[in-house]
Amino acid sequence: MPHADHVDVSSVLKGTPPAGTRVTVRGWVRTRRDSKAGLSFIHLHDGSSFDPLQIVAPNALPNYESEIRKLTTGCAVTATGTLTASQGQGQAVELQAESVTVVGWVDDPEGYPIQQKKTSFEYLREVAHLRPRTNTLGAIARVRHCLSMAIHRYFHERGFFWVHTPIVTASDAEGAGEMFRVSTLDLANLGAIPKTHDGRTDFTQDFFGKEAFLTVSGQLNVETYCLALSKVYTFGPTFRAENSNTSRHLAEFWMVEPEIAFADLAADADLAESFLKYILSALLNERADDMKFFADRIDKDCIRRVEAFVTSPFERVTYTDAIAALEKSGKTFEFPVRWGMDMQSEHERWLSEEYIKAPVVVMNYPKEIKAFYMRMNDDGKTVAAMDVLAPGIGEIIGGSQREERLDYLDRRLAEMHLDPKVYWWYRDLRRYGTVPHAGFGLGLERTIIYATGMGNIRDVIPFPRTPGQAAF
RNA sequence: UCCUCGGUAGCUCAAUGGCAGAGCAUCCGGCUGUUAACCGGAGGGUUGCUGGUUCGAGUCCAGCCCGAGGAGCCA
Repeated sequence: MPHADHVDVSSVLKGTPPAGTRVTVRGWVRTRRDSKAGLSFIHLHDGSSFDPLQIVAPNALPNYESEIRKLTTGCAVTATGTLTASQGQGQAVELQAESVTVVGWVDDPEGYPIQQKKTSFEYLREVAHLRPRTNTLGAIARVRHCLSMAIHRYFHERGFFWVHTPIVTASDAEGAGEMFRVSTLDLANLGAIPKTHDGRTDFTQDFFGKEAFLTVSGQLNVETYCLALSKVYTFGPTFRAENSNTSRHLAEFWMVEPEIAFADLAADADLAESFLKYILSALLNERADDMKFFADRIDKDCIRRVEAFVTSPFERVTYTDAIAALEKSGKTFEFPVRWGMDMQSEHERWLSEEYIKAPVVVMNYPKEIKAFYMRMNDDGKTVAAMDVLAPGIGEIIGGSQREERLDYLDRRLAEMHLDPKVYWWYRDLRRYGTVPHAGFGLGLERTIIYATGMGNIRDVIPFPRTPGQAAF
């Protein structure tokens, strides 16, 4: 009889190796049901797929009464036996066990946090070390991996280079939000912190000889490689020290930021559309099992929504036209609509959900509400910025064509009271072989929320960091 | 940070200011090629913390801690 050692549950469920093969599987018990016919049914998960493998353990096994009948949710076991077509409903294949070995017991079955019945996501956050054993968090982990790999694959196949931009940054420059300070000065011993003659903290004596922070964006750094390698992206963790307490914000989250040279805003929008459709198509293709679960238990519309997203062309509208449409909508908004305002979520939602009814790219925002590095349009009032708004979630991507003209950039720095000396290397890019270039940022966690219908961003990252919370 | 709601058994939740309850889980028994199995029984509580009002507080009051939803900020 053929014997394949240590087969993943996912392979078995896909029919590899075929029925009749003798295999060993390894994993954790999800449920155990005993039958008077002299059998126990064990649903075994190893995380490789959404569905478990059913192990049929006959009472002839030597450890049947002493161990198998005592298995509870969470026990780790290995089982060896022959794959057979299932006699029962609910699964095509099952393992007829000739041996079941307990690798690790649950020593406190009643107190084991992961139970078969519903538990709240709030509770599961308190046991983040065990929650990947649940259906939902396991599915999220696989979805997260699938999207991450699709991101790399999309760029790699198109000749983009992955640039490892730094996590620690001393350019207090990105302007994307409050930053976490990085320091080796001894905060626990305030008297030992070096001071300058006027009584301020002397950061020249800190580790980097200057103030340093956790990055809020790799964009400025990745632009330097863009102007050498043409097509680049950065993908990694970013940090915001904002005191945001919402279901859509994390202090530590993952962001993808491509940057393309010889490109304008239209090319940037094209890239964003092609990119989003690629990674979400990959999700539908590769994680159909998990997506079916999300549609069944979390958000019945999620598959339809993602399918519509990847097939419908993105609408494009200028900020000015969007404001005009909002003004003519006849709707009363909590925040009144006027040209020059930063759009509120209620406005973005109306645009994508009621007016366009599709993903929409809003372009050319007033310069007053956008960052210094965004390229000035010829009207002198707007900049070449774009946001991709998705029905049901709002802003999913923010991007822009960057200002490649040094005189324009310096004027913007002055307007925003920023010190050009701090940006010396960023300005150099405009002095030495400058070219039009553009890029955008996509939040990985928000993409997962959008695709799965999960209600809280803290449940789509393994170990969420939020104000007051950095357990695990 | 602001507004609103919440914190009771391992989990999900009840309980008019008057005996601390149910379902699931756990344990025991029954039944069954079972599928969130089913049926019967048992054990399981410092009601988030500190103070106050009251004959009496899970319930009312104050402060604090924690969580959720919404807002702002944004990805």
